[in-house]
Amino acid sequence: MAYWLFKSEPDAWNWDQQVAKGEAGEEWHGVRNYQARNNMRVMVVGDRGFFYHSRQGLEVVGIVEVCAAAHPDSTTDDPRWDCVDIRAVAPLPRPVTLDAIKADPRLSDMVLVRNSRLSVQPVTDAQWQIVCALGGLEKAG
DNA sequence: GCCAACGTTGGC
DNA sequence: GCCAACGTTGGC
Repeated sequence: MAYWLFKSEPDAWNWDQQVAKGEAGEEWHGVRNYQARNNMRVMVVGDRGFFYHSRQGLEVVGIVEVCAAAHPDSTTDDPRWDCVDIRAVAPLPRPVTLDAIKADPRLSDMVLVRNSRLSVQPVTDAQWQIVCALGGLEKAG
């Protein structure tokens, strides 16, 4: 299983809205960046991801799961853009702030730190475990 | 709200 | 295919 990180400005789409979508989940539409799209194209159902609030919040707030593989983005007719569906799995007992991530030397290679502009990013197994632990999740995943 | 970093576009 | 101009993102 692979791990990812999904960024959203909470003004536009936030964790509570994601939770409200329940088991069915919701399209992660609106991505118009090739790198982010390519990341979604290689996701498989069951992959897990962090849900991160950018601009406001600046913290990882929850765990999501990919519940549909990449398909055309319903919000555009442009065939270049695909997206997956994700559903909320669980909130982090303690949200992990960007400050905390930056302060942890083990996380210095996270894409979130290295390339803050990429909206859908890969997360390594090690990074996943560390952020889950910081967030108060005993068993990751 | 500012602006640095990054990605994309388009003229050449 | 280069690169200047432009638009967007997101931390601050």
